[in-house]
Amino acid sequence: MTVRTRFAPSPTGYLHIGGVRTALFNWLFAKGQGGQFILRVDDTDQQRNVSAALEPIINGFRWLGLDWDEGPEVGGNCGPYFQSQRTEKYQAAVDALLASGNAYRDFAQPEDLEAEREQAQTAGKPFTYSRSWMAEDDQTVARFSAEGRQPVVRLKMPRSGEAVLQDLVRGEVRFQWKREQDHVIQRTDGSCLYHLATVVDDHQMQISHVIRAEEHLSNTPRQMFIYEKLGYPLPQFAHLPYVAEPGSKHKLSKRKLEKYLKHRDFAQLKQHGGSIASRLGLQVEDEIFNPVIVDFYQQIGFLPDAILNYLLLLGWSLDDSAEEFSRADMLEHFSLDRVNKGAASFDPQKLVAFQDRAMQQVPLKAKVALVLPFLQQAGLVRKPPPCETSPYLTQIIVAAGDRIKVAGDILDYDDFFVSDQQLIFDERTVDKRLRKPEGAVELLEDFRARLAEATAFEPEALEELLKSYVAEKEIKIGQIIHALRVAVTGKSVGFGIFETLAILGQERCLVRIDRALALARC
RNA sequence: GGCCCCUUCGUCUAGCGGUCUAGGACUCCGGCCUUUCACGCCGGCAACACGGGUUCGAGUCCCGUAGGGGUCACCA
Repeated sequence: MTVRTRFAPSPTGYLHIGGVRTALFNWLFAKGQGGQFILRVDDTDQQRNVSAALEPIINGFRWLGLDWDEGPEVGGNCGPYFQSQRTEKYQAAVDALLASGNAYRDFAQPEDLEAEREQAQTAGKPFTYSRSWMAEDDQTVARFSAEGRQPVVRLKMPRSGEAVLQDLVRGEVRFQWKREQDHVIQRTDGSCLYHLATVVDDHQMQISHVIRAEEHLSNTPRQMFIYEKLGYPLPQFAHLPYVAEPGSKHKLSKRKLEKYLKHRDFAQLKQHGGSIASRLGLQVEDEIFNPVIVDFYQQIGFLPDAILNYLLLLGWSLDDSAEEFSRADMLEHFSLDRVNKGAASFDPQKLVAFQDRAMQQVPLKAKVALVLPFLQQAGLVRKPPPCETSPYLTQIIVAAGDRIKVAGDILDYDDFFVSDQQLIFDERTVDKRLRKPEGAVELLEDFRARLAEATAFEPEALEELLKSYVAEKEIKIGQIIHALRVAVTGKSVGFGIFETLAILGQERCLVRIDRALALARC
């Protein structure tokens, strides 16, 4: 039997990081065994614009490289892959359930049920529907209809015995049928509900393993009932622990951003992203642009593999030490039996650590390519780039070393891309390094003359030049180097100063130093 | 509240009866390197929720307790 798994997002307008983890495990499980991964859109309850709300989700999957064998945009033999287009299939299932007596029309109004619930509560008993408005024959249907009531269709669930689930993550889980309710499977308006739809779809799409979040665990008995009564073979189930909030065990939710921002690490990541976004000129809504949503990472230049690697280890491990997994590694080693049972908190810092490490391993050429679109979006490099851009950028990336953690960090070094006249000097740094220190301006001016005479403008030659100057003047290197940095970059921090000078070149350095000197003097 | 699930350093985790004075990773704290900032290197702090069993022996098995979480819709 071929393994087929699925991820079934509802079109909400964004891809949640917890959803990605679930999708990743599904993808790995299927692809690791030569099976298929299916994407299906659960839009049984959507009035909104599905395609607009689906776009960010599809985009996220593509960006992360979680390719699907069947689903939106790629089609497949078990379509359509939108629940909203499968209504007649659900209707057929409802009819079958009705015909076999495993479901019934129910004419209870919401008030009726509410009254029963209240009654049960005051009596201190668990609620079980009385089935007072159950109609299993035409006469009863006619009678209730005459009262002006509208029916829903409910499952006629067993009221004794138990359901036994063999879960691939949890092991055996037992449920008492008497605790289950007669769930609605079809609304008054004829539309069907998730539980019915998901069973019908999973069966018709030949899903062999239903791997989903733990929140579905207690829903499973009713679905098992539907499988059984429809004569469908039961798939394997695996209920994953959910991804929890940073610093707590609550399920991670997109709606509690405010709360997460009180978490230092979360707030820090968000802020880092925000500063990149603003330099990119992005109009960011908090709702979408935050570390719970995948778009955030894409927009500031995270590496998809770093995110996947982090998520892989959130609830799964190979052994006592393996941390780094390439895609091939993941596909080779992933297994459900090493999935943990407890919820795992989302830790922004650890995600960042994976990103840092992954970024360090990106080859030079690839890193240049990674960073270029960010410079273009920020308006610092033309589209298409002039031909001198590539070698220039390459020099910068080399000089940057490990300083660029996410692609968008290149914008911290905009000083290499603005004209000498547009360079903005950080006032505080100018104060600290030029205006305040005794003789700093004179020293810089003096050294400027040496730079003007320099014949070789390479890092090594420049280092030699500066060191001999320092020796000659009997000063400490720090007395000149910081002044020099702020003069040519406008900033207090940056790459090694000799690389910086060499990249900018003699002419630009001199112009910038002159500007800095003028600024320091006024 | 009923039902279900979960419980090892702050966080992610290893551990499937003795090798555990509990290992790794991230964070944090020292120190080194150093022209800044990163990087790198060295070192350190830090956990088996509690109580009963079972056993020669329990982080590891069983039962309770406590705590945490999920779910109880004409949502998905």
